[in-house]
Amino acid sequence: MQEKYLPSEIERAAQAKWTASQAYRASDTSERPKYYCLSMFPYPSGKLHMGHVRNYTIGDVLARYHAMRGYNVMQPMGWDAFGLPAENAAIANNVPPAAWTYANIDHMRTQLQALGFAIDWSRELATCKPDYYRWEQWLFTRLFEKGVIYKKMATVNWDPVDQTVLANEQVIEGRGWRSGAPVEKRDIPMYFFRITQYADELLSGLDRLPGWPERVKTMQANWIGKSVGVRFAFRVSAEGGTTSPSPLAGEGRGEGEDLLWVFTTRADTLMGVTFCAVAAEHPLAARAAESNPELAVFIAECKQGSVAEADMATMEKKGMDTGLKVAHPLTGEEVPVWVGNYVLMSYGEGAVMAVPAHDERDFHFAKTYGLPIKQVIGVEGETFSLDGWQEWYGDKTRGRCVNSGKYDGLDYAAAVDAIAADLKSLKLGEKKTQFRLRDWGISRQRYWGCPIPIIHCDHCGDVPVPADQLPVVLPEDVVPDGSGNPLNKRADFVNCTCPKCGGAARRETDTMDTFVESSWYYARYACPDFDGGMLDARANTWLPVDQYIGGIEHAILHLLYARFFHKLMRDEGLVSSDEPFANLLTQGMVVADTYYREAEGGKKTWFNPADVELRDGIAFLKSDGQPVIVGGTEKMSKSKNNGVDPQALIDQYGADTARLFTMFAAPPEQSLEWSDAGVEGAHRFLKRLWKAAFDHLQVRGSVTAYMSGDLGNLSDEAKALRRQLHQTIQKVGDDIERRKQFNTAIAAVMELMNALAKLEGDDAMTRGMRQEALEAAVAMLAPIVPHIAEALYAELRPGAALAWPEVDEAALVQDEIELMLQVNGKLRGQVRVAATADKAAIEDAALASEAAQKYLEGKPPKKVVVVPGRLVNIVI
RNA sequence: GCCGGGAUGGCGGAAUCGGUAGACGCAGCGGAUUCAAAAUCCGCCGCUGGUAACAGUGUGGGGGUUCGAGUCCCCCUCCCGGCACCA
Repeated sequence: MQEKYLPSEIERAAQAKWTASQAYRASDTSERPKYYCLSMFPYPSGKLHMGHVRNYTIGDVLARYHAMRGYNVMQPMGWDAFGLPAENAAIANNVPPAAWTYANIDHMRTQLQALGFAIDWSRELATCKPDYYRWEQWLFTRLFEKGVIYKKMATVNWDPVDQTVLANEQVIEGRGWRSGAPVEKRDIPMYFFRITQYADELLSGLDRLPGWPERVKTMQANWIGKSVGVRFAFRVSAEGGTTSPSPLAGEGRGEGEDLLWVFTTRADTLMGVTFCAVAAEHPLAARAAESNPELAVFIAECKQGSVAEADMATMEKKGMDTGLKVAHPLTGEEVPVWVGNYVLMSYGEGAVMAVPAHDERDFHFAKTYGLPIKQVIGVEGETFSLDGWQEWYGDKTRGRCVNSGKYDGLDYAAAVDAIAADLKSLKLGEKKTQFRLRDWGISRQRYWGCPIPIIHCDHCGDVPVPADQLPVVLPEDVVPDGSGNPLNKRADFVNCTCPKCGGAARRETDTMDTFVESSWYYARYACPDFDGGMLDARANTWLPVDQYIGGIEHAILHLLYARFFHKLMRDEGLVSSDEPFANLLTQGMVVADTYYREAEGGKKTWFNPADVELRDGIAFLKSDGQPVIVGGTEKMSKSKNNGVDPQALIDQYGADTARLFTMFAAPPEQSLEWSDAGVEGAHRFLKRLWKAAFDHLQVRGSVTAYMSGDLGNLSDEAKALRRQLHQTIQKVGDDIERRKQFNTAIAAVMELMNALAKLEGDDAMTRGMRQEALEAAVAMLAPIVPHIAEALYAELRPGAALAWPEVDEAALVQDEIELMLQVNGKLRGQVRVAATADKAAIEDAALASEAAQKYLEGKPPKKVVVVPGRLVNIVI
């Protein structure tokens, strides 16, 4: 055995061995129980960052642990290969996105292999390849025909200078990232997935996911946002005596010109309505603006700025009176209609009733614009005042109706019921379940994505591309220049014939949201080579995924879309399960400091932490020695350029050290602030482990008592160590399998190794004991540091396969245990009692102890609390 | 703004069901080894007072429940993630 720990050598050897034996090839036909362990696939941005290392090491630990426990494990890997960064790189470097992407994939694959992950590379896929997206296009055409996909107008960010649609990320403080021009909202036609049709199932399904973190389920439930309320209408005061069509016959907003529909969860406050507010895009607003130039200007102002909801919600609430009046549905009273920049056209009806007395936002709006405020809810002992908002105004659990005529005295539920019933009898409204969730718009005006398989024909309309003409292949030699969609300039792509009538037609040039590809890749891994359809029977062999691992930032969108897609595939008969991921581990973010410089016009250039050095608390760019601005600690990302390259770590210390450190530095669900310190310690531990095995093996020949079962002659010290060994085996298994807390598993093995180093003696029994402990320690570490474990196990047990150690219950037995002794809840000493002692015996022993006597001073205790196995608390 | 999460020594973190706060590691300090350094090994290490034994204090801030609170409840501050076109 080599005396020195040489990571590069043993890692190369171990990886060569695994590759040669196809050690991580998953069997589609095994009798053993399956364990499908999946980590979120990476976007091929260039090189791996620490977030990847963390994510894939967590997955690898679980995959390898389960393999050691006898499971047929599948751990696949692929590439989320379409996306905006490839187009940005193309603009910056004049390289086709395809070439850039494929080069990145090759480099990152090499990096993943150098980290020694137990990946079944035979299942590798890339979403930008036609043999993958072909089936996405096929499903699209199926769903389009079923009506699950439909077309409607939607609002996007428009850069008037670059003449292009901008992603929210490309809008910086209301301006286009490249042009710096103020961004406008623009309505364009888009294709939508009818995800709202599945809203109820997506919500109720959360209750059947015990293996998901509560926080993720809560976030999804809130996102779906089911609320029961009342949808009702105000009559728009007639300006020519038009009559209303049957108000409940239609659906959607603004049917007819004479009804203003709104939705509310607070129908109990309906008597307190003092105005209505509509979105700037609402038809009523447009109508009022025709004869009101000032209003038209205001509406145009509202169309400035980004469409991001976070921007909408944080901007100053502004409004303007339209001059229009509507009639209160119950009192007939005249109510003014305002345009509010805070009313979202995309949510509900694009219009809201305003009750300033009992809604905080309405309250402030009414105060700003001098609108009336009418109290209609009262709480006993509280006084309503117009001076300022108080929490109880909006509390529906405590209030009763006041100033509300016949509804006075009713509580929330009774008032909602009574008012809904009255609206219904007036045919002006009824109870309705509403979701916050909106349909999923998937059209993107971008080149580097999956083409939407639709052909536009002047005669036949939007025609889905027939299955035998799929895939619609994206040309890979295009270099975008940042303006418009380059596919529009490709006549060879655009011009086609209509599949229905055979006439000249135009191909759709929008591509799909990249979330579509990532919504079903987990299923395709079961059968990546199947060319007869989207999925074959192997999908049901492997699904659902037993363990899914990925960043917490995906808690809502990606995970909700993937759940939705699974149900779409189920309803197409492609999979038989209801949910894609049985267990979910959301790893915390790897965060790092950010550094930037700001050009005139607010454009920021971000610098990588590796290129920055700190002197006297000021950050300087290494290349030019000039200062940069410190931007705070944020998620490692391409856009903030604060990713730390793990390659240097691997080159210097080896993959095992990189893996050990990332698992040891923090528990997986917590965010991990990157720092170089600490890596050294992980490496030192591996060196000590190597040396301990080496020293032991120098005298291997004399190990006779090894696992003989006859442990009677062990010294007390050795017995205690053996107890610790088996406690450690128990703990590490529990930490990995149940708690998924790898940092404490590693700490426990470190403690064991520290104790083992102190164990004296070279007799046969002690050496046997040491052999047992070393084998177990190496095996327990194998999922985390597989290369060194492979090498050491081969020395400790030549020819044997790595096996997870079994707990010897007999080793865990203790005769005496130590309890802590508290006096008035403060630790004052210890008590030793027999492990079998009952409560009375423990109490007697505690009271008799020196420490207790000292504090009791001969007086009897007030109370004695005994927690067997833990403590005695004497209350004086 | 809304939804979700977090805050524990100089630092990363541990304390799994309300029961010894600070495991394990990093940094630091002292020592051994060495011509010297690196590496390695041994010891110390929350804060205050004390030579020490020990005492007090301490888990972002304020209040509460309990024999006992880092852990449960209420209020507050700050930080992070998501907010539908970043992935």
